[in-house]
Amino acid sequence: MDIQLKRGMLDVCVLAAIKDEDSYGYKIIKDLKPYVELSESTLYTILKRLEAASMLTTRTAEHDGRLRKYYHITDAGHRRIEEFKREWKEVISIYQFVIKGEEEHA
Amino acid sequence: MDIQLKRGMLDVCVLAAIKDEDSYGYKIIKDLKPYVELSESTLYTILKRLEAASMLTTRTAEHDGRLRKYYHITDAGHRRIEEFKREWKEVISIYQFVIKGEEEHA
DNA sequence: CGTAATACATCGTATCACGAGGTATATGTT
DNA sequence: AACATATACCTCGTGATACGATGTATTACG
Repeated sequence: MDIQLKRGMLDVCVLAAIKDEDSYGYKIIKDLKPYVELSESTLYTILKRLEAASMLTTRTAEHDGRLRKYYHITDAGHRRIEEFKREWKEVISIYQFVIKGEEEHA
Repeated sequence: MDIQLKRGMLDVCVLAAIKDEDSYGYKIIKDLKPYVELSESTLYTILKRLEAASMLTTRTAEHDGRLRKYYHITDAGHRRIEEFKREWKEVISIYQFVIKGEEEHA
């Protein structure tokens, strides 16, 4: 899938991945895999960005002798998802414009 | 609207704007305005990129004493739009993931 | 004993949208 | 005549950002 098309959805995808339950890097990647493929370097960049924007908080906990960094969504994070849903209406209208007059001879 | 969310749609929007009829920079911006706002610097960057990718060809013609540069979509350009339509299915599945479990308490 | 899986992180690069700035003509407006 | 606005083109620098490459360390499997 085109990289550019994913942009703008990735941040919200990560937020959605921790929406119902705190999660950690490795698990987020696996959970998102069926929908979007993203590399570790991309994920950690995004997580840092979201933390800086106060959309999530972090907590480190031990699991099987290894340290795991858990990410917890904030109210601002939830609001970001809501905002995305509002913006989606515009996205759809752009899509409609692009495919306008295409269906007939498809 | 979020800049990132527009990315990946802009190229295809410009192609869609010249899909049925050759057009020129100034007109493309005005035609797209109801759907996406994009600056001249952005448009000309995109047009250059699309020309380099052989998705459109150019032709300069005089109109009212002023020169206009007309853009004409190629077969590759049409195929790009078709590809976008296929990719859209993935976009929708990502969207579904993000809003999953949100409708109930909305 | 090596390889994969788990789990974290950083750095450099390439792509790209956009604001700021520049050029030039035609059409109002005062 | 002077000035503003609309039309029409273009370039350069900057900031945002996705990702490959790379590095560290532990656990599990064969």
